[in-house]
Amino acid sequence: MDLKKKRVTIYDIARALNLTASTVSRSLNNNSRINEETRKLVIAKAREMNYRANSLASNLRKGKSQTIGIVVPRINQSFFANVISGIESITNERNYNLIISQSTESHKKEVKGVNTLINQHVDCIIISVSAEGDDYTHLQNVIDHQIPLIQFDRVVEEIESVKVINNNEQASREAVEHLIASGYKRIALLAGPQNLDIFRDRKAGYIKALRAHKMPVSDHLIIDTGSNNGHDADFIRKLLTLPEPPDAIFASRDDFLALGVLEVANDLNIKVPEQLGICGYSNENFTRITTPSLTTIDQHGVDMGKTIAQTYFDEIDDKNDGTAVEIKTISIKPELIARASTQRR
Amino acid sequence: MDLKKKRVTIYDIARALNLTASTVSRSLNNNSRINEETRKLVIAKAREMNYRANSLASNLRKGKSQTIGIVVPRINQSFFANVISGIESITNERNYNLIISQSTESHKKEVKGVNTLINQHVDCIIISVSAEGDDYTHLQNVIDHQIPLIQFDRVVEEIESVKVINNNEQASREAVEHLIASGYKRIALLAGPQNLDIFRDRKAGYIKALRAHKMPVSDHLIIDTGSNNGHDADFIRKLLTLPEPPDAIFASRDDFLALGVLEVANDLNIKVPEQLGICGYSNENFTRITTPSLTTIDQHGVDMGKTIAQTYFDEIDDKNDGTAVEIKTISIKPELIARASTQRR
DNA sequence: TTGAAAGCGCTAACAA
DNA sequence: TTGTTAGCGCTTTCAA
Repeated sequence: MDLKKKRVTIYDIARALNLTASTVSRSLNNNSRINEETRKLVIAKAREMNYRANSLASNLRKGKSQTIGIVVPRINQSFFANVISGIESITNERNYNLIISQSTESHKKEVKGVNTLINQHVDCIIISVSAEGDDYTHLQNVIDHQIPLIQFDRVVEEIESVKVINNNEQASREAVEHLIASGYKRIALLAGPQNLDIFRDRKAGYIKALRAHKMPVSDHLIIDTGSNNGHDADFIRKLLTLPEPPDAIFASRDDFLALGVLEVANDLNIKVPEQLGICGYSNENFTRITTPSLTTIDQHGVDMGKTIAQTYFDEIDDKNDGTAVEIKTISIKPELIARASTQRR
Repeated sequence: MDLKKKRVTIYDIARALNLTASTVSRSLNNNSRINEETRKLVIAKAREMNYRANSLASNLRKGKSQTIGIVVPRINQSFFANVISGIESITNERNYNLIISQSTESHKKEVKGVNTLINQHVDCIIISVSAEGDDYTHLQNVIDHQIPLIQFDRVVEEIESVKVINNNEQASREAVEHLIASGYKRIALLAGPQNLDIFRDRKAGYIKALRAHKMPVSDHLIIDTGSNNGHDADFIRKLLTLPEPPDAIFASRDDFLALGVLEVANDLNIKVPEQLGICGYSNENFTRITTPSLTTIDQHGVDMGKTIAQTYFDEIDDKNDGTAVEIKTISIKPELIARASTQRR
């Protein structure tokens, strides 16, 4: 039948009502310079004709896309998914769209993703960089194209942009101090990949906490775990069967590692929290319902996302006073969630 | 300084090289009707001038956006995040963009999201509907606008579109038969919200498995759990302290519920899997590392996403032979992951 | 309050 | 192989 039916445009509506496209456009966009009667007429007709605006055309004309681009290492990592979810909740209110791409930790894909977003004329680019790579000209490129750039979590220090980060060092320090306050004396650290700032910061917090309490920092209690390779159990077991094993483990990489520790402890008949305290990182959903429940740190991903989006909107709302874009760093305070796995009686 | 610097267009490049915009366009788009020398020249100049194509303009002109829209209930639910990740891995290869929105289970937001995508002239809309709502004119609207629609997981039967689903009934049946084969006799079902097809199907599979093995279906062993409200522990405890408690529990809603069962069982000193078998649903990451590890069902979210995207591309690749769009239903077979929590010796 | 007209940046027929 | 020209659908200035 009408397989070739073209989409209805404002010209079609104008023709049907004996008006011009400008009038239709004004009516549809709540322009003030329009007769209320006319507006009603147009809106009714538009609905009747099943009209759908063409944002491509209007964005082209207006020179902006009402779209924000996001690049993250992995969409399906709960922290990033939470951040995206937070961003979305704010952008949705403002009728902004989100274009999302993931680098899967590949620098090449990240560069490609960023370039696509520039081509799409997005109004802002939000990024958390991949673990791989040390060339950041693609980020500089964003700035050169006058597109607001917001980095979060994994940020590149030397690129001048708004940065929204967790205070990893402080959170880590608080976690270790909590362990100390619970009476643990030999606290081991399972540190994440040290090429990323966030994990270096967590390690620094651990060391600062120990130093502040005049406790020794023993190298053999600090394990560089690398990324999750599914064989965490091995070094955990080794650690727990040392002649002088730790009485607490801070799995600063993530909660999955903490759950692994809990498992090995169960296996070795080590009582948690009595003989061993365990603290994870990220407040994954499951930490709430393990036995014992796991102490962890909530990064407030959703809040972080909301903050990121809000920062962008504040900025464009401010632009009216001609203020220059402020290059600030916003720190979201992660929260220690103290649960049973560290509550020694 | 040059705060008002306009973006470089193909006209700027043309002017710099004493060519026309068409020639530049052809060079940049690997058109065959172009001199190889000219192409090199143009590409070099484009790089030098830091040219970025304007996809808005080219999409408007071409009448397609190289963009696929996705609407899911929640971006940060692992299954959906996985599906999106799978879709992204395919669309990325093809240089398609993804616009993602979440309904947060609100019908109103879902409708708005879909309409925005129509306005954006996306080439395809992929959706998993929210739990709320029973009016699907917005989906019909997509079809009316000749935009390919693909539904997945939570699909609306009466809307004619490609559907990609899990065979929940079969997976559920296999899980229960696995429990039966392991020697469990009184198998309880924790059923999810029954207003959604997927959970009804899982219940049906449970009943079919029992019937097929001539085992009684007892109403008091079937608990309608509703959505996760954080108070799962109560009815689990009630169930496990019945005069005649079940010797296996199929937490067909999700793995979090299964983990909850494991916790309560530990609490009551009920041995898993010896006295109680537990099976969850979704193969969340943590199920692998609990003690004992949890038997569950993998929905293959990433694969599902890949299949969805591939289906779309197959369709448009086929369009050349003028074949009509095929309204098919593709079933992704979920996989039973049998682990320690159901391995009775 | 409405209309006429130009143009956002690009592509693609058609012409040369 | 390159150029000319029109137009995708919309917004917006200027004029009426």
